[in-house]
Order: sequence, then C-alpha cells, then structure tokens
Amino acid sequence: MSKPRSELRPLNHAFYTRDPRRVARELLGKILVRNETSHSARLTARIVEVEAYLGEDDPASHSAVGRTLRNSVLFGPPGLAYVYFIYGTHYCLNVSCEPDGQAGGVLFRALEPLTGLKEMAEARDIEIPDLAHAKIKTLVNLTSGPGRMAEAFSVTRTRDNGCDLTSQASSLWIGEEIGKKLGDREHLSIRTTPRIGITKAADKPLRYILDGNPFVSKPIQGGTGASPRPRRKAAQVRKPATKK
DNA sequence: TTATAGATTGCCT
DNA sequence: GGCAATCTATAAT
Repeated sequence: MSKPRSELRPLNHAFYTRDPRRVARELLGKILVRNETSHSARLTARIVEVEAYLGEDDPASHSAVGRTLRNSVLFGPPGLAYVYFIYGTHYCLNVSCEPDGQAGGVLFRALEPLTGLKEMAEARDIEIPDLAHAKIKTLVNLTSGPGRMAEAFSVTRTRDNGCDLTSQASSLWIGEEIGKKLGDREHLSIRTTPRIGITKAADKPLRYILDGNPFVSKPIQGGTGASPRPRRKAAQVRKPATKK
C-alpha cells in the first residue's frame, strides 16, 4: 500500500463517454478521492474491482426498466455519480457512462485504501487499535465490497447522487496519478469474471478485478459453472527490469 | 393495498 | 452456511 506520491489529475468527461466495459477496465488502478473538510482529512483509495452495467438492453442493469427518477443519472451526462440504496442498509456507488441520453454505468465494488484510513474506520464504525501496523486482513474490512467502500467514504444518495466525478471541486471525484499509467504487471493481472450478486445475465463476464489484489471482494467467482475459464498455464511473470 | 426481490453485510449456528 | 436487517421499486392482489 503506497501513497500516491504524484499529483492527481481528474479523469475528464471524454473518459466516461464510452462503453462501460472499456471504462470499467480502465478505471482499475485509478484513485477515488473524497476531498478534505474542516473536520476530516482527504480520503484516497485505489480502485481494484468494478463491474460494467450496459444500457437498457442489460437485464441486470437498473436502466433496464427505462428512465425513472431513481436511475435518471444513468441516462444523463457521463462522469456523474449514481448512488442507490439497497437491502435497506447499504449504498452503492456507480459512475455514469456513454453520451448524454444513453444509459450505462460502472459499479465500484472494492478499493485499496491509501490515505485517510483513520477516517474510513470511523465512518465504518470499526475499531482498528494500531492502524499503522494493522494487517491487510484487518484493513480489508474498510473498503472491500460495494457497501463497505461506500460507507468508508460516507457516500449517500442525498449527498452524492448526481455529483460530478470529473471535477476536483466536487467533494467526490476520480483521478489518475500524473505520468503514471497502470503498470505492466497490473495490466497483465486484469481479470474478468461474472458479476456478483445478480440473477439476470449472471453469466456475462463484466466484472473486472486486479487479480491477486487482497482488497478484491471475492477473489474468484466461477459463475455457476457457466464459464469455466480455459485454464491457461500461468505465464511466467517476468521480473520487471526496472521498478518504477 | 400488500407482497416480494434486490448490483450486501454481519452475526449466528 | 443460514438469515436478519430494513428501504425502494415494482409486481401481484
């Protein structure tokens, strides 16, 4: 877990004006930011797990029922936060994709916390005695899972639905580290799996994870035997010649 | 008007 | 592994 050493630059609207599958894949490794307030430090975390939800043709998507008050952000301009409340207990965060008028989005499912861990623990209402030396296994409780990460970032519908994630001026936004593309190693480890927790279109491989990252919510979910990945022999991982 | 399922989590056995 | 929690949207009476 390393702090983003470089400066963060927000991803622009053009980034999101594309097919959610493309956006989802490229969001891996980017940074979710909750700006500091008078009573809280800035929160940052690396995106390690996302799911693509296509337009009205995707039966698993909230946009499948057509435009309603609840899901209208999905149909609007790209790069806005779509927040919904689920199971009477949890909020989930998405970002709208595709041009204005066309539905589509990406669900954020897990983050690797970078800064503001103390605040995240408070927001989650969990005690981590020695945060600096806490084990990964403990830290995973902060941001691994869509409900957990939303709670860690204090995401609610009233506060964040419709928020422009492309502006640093927003309380919540998404950035990339300037000059840093996703490393080769991370590129190689992007893995697609079926989406989690859905019943419709459950076989489509629209979940994207940084394979092996301990903050991914469910390491490998086969998908009811629907798509038994062809077992490719584990490629010899070359030691990077130079380490950034 | 009532019933049920849901892009989840945490506690219980 | 089972299930309660508990709001919202939509389907069924």
